[in-house]
Amino acid sequence: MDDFVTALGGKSGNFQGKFDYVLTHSYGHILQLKEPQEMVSEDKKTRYSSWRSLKYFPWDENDFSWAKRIVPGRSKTLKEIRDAAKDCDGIIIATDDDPSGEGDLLGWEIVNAIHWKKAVYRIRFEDQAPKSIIAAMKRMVNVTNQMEQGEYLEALARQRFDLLSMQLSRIAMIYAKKAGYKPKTMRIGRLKSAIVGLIFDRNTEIENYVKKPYFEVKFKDQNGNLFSRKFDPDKDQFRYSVRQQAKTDLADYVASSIVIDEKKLKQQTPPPLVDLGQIGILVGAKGYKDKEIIKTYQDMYQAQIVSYPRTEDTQVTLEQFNELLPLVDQIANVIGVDSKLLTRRKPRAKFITSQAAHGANRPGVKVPKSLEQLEKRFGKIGVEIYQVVAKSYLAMLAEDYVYEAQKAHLAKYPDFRASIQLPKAMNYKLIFDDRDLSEEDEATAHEFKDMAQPFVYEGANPKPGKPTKKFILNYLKKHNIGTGATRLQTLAEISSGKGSLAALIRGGYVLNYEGQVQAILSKGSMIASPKITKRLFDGMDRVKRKELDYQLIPQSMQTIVRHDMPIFENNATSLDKNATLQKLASKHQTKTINKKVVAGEKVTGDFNGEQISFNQTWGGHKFTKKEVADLLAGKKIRISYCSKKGTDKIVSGKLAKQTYKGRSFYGFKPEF
DNA sequence: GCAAGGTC
Repeated sequence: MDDFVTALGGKSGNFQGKFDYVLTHSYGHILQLKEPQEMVSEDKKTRYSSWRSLKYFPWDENDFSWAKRIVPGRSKTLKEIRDAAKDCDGIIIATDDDPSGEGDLLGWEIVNAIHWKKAVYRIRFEDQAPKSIIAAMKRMVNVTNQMEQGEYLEALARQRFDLLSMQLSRIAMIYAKKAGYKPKTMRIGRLKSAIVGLIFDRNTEIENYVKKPYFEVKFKDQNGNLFSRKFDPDKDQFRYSVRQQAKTDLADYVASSIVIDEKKLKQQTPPPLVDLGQIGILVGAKGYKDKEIIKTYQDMYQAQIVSYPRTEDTQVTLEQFNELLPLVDQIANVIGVDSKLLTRRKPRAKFITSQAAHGANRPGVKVPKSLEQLEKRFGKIGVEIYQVVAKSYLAMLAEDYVYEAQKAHLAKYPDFRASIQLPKAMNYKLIFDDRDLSEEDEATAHEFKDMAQPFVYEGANPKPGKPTKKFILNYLKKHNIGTGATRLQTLAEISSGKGSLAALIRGGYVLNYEGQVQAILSKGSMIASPKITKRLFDGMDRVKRKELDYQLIPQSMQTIVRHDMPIFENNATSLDKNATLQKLASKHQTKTINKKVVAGEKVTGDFNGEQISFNQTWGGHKFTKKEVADLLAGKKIRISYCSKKGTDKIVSGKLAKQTYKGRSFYGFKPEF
């Protein structure tokens, strides 16, 4: 709103002699759809609250009133808008120009919630520069009839489509239970299922990987540069599965001199500015959790230390570029980058766009005094975030990375070739090294030597890589699922807290019991396919252009559900056959049993002069009255219990004060 | 119990 105050000349006033205005703001969604069972008539409540019977699916979208409720904590904002609009003749919904129509949706949600009956107008600004805001004001259109406004309808269609996808979680739960599995919950949706499916596929590939070593003659110079022949499995026969065969081959080769064929100087421009997903990758690599990163970035944005987090832009406008230009030396100084490297201070086409609402993630207009000051306010994680964002931005102002590409072959055996890249001038790479963002490792390069020696090289079919954060975010980016921010957000949601489906273990995501069950059930379904988002977006685009009735999009969820139900049903027969799930299932069962024990009956009594209570059951064994008395007396007792592996065992132990997750309690302490 | 979208 501050940008509007600046552009229009005050919080209220007159716009170019045309009309009086008063400014007020909103943020995010002020309203959200009610729960399914709250949006249907009384007689249908059973159907739409059920998690039990398949007969209730697919849902009929015509049964829904699509009523909304205020998001907890947002009623104050709604009241402020209602009060500000009281004496006005019209409301102008003003947001950036987002192709998904989300701004129209959240604007209309408010307008409808305050029962506004007068005119509604719409403006979309390209960026927050005063002249862009004025230009947007001049393009104002009357949109009073909301059901005629394509952008509103496409977003409404998306919202209803996504809500209806909820039913697939219930369907999956029913099939899981039928097959004898008891996940706490299922979380199936086009975003979460795409991620879960990707993790599942990668980990399955890793489990099924069988290393197949191969052996062939290669050459190596003293710098370790490898010379090898191009291998075509259909034609060539120099690659063997047995070392001895390659050794026999080796006898035919002697050392050879190296002939350099080509030396070419090449350049590489700095990489595009980082998005929030990439910030998540780089800061996450230092050991910080996605949720912390998102939260801290948001806090830093509000303090104007960094720009808007949830941007879809990968470039900046000329205005945004010029706004930061006078600050770059100061920024460089704070993060310890040599200002002398920042020699490209004129905008370069690669990084500049004529249209960007918020502009790519970059440092904000408030430059912190020092990293120490930044750490005081936002912690070490804030320092890491700022460094990544600032370095990515400053790299853009540095010269291209220059390297020499060399190609060579062996004088005696011209089929053996090698190519290397020799760095000549690091330039932007001295500020920001983008290697950390790519999947492949770049080998360090050394000059070719004069001679190369033959040897038996051992290779193998490549092992699939773990599903890392980098891998998942890059995949989602490639399929255009979510923005940098929502991708990171969803990944964070999937891997932590209540309802989590996976955990990040040693750099790779591993599905938990719930995640594994839902991945198996939804394998090959439409909802889990990354294509579903593409299809949804295409449909939304047609709604916006008035080529498609918006109601057909929510309706299409019926087709998806009809298509996916038999797939879930068939997949349920694979649950018992999945070895990983079987392992997780036995752990899950033990956990559930242990939980019940913890929540079980307590006994109380005097222990060392203190009135205490402790669990009467341990490891499935319920202490007898005598055992309880002995324990309270501090005596050692022997009991038979059920181990975590499910076998019966004997253990002795005493009553003792213990701690669990930082909380002390009294209970039976076994002596293993 | 279930989605995905948004965040002065």
